[in-house]
Amino acid sequence: MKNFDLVFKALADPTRREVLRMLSGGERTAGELSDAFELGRPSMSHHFAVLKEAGLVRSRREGTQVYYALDTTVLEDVLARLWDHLGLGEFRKENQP
Amino acid sequence: MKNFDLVFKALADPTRREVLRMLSGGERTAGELSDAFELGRPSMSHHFAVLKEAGLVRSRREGTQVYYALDTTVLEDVLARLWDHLGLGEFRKENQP
DNA sequence: CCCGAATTTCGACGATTTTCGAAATAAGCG
DNA sequence: CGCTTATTTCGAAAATCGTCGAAATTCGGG
Repeated sequence: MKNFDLVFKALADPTRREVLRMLSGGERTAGELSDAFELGRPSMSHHFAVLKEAGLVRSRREGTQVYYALDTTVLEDVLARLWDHLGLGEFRKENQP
Repeated sequence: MKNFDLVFKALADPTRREVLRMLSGGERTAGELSDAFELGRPSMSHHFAVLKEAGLVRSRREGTQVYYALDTTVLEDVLARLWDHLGLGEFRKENQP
């Protein structure tokens, strides 16, 4: 699978993993996310793009600002697949409400 | 945790992930692993070193050849932690919003 | 239609990574 | 000790990545 590559590339950077972690608490604007790091806006925007291309986040525009949100489906799929792929026992995610 | 970075860096390369996959079937010699790729031995040796530094594989020498084996403990830990860290569905415990 | 705010795109630069060939190490064997 | 096999270490080129400042885009409001 092609996304496989993009996802692991995306996860390779600590800043991007931290962004994902922040997004796990709910959606945030690009500005909010950027303010949490000591990086310029262009750099952060680049990270957002990488995460988005990997399918790990989605974005939505509201007025002048852009909201980013975690998209867990790809991550769940990739991690579960890796887990299984490597033959590491059962991978259970109890998705039952 | 420091290993976190090393593990994700290690997983970022497709060749290294494929090596891990091969090792999921049991230990292999450096030569056997190298023969499965169109890369020079030095390149493969470098990949082995990266995997080893990340704690994903261990090695053992037998005569002139070196056997590599998957070490699942770190991977299990890191993936489970990531899963949990990102607040995805619960990995091993019950749900409570 | 112009202005200000939020965000992204562009172009470039330094740092890291991947790869290779050549040389070095390690181990068994006669 | 020399010889062969298996693997790693050592530079060094080439590709990729992360970062930045400047400029461009998008949007809402006067």
